[in-house]
Amino acid sequence: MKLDEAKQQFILNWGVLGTQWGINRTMAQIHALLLVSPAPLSTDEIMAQLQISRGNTNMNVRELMDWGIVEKVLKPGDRKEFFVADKDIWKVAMRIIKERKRREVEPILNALSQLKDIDAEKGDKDVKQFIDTISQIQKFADQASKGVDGLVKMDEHWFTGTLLKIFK
Amino acid sequence: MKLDEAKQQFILNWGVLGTQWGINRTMAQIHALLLVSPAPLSTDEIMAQLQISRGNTNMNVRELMDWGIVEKVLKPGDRKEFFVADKDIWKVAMRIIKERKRREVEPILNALSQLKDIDAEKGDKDVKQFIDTISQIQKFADQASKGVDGLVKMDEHWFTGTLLKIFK
DNA sequence: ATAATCTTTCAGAAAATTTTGAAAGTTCAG
DNA sequence: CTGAACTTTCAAAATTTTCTGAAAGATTAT
Repeated sequence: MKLDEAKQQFILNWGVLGTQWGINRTMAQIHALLLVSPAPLSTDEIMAQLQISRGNTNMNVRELMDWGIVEKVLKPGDRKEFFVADKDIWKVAMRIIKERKRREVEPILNALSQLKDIDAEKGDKDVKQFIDTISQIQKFADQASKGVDGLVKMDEHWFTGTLLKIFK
Repeated sequence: MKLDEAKQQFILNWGVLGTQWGINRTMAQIHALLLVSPAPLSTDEIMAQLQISRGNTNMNVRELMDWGIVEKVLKPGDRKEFFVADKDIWKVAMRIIKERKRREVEPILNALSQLKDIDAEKGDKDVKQFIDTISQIQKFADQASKGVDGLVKMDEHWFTGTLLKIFK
């Protein structure tokens, strides 16, 4: 298989995975393209490679920068802007997890915590069960959150070398 | 706040969260409805509560059963089918994680492993960097996967009580 | 200042996803 | 067997999301 062919396949696959997880396909594809591009790419290069419009490119590159996994690079003597992706996958993954938690999970959890303040008029049992379900979700989210924060602190060696042995 | 109002809010929030994570809004809402319903619900009850069609209800309930987080319940002497959600959030979360891994992540990883077999024609450096990126992704996926398998084995107490202390 | 080059915005168009509802299918009591 | 009660399917419609491209906005060289 040729390198360019493999890159193309990688980009397509990354796009599919992104879509399934609620990420814009183009955003995922641009990220993939930058991940496998040794040198920073300009907007026009991204447009050409992925066959997408300037507007689409611009918006999704900005989004990737907002997420903190792509950076703008300026070359001296060139008016164009270039973009480069962080190649450290562990760092990228942690960043994505943290961002999704902050943007998508936390607002929901805040909303949930409002819901436990219920008039006890209705049958005790129903209210109790509802509050219990919400509480379980909060508890799980809290544990997962702490787990993730823990992960961020671990380095790769720690993770594979130690944690996995603890739990057999 | 009234109980029914709180349930409604919960359902809406769950739908939003689902959407953001690539889950059909209705599927998430049905799941939420069943989570906060003490007794099993019939198709008609779900349709009425969420104001959705029979077809939509049927398809999404089936999907939830495929995921293993909702079960069909038959009441003796009743032709209707009823549905109930597993209320153990930890179990549900583990199930969802395992299913998404199996359905969405693993196929991509399989595809990725095909991509490392590249003609070394092109400049060594480019090929090397590409293979390195793919390898990093595989490695991360592998670690995460093992981490999740580990999680599934932990019970809640273990998780909060021990793991979090290990990592301060 | 102004022209050239590049970036950003966003309304409308296109594409993808979701939903409906009616017809077909199934099951079971009588 | 027949029909009532319920479930399933899926083509077409509705909705949501994404994308385009041209105009407006920046920025810099001359």
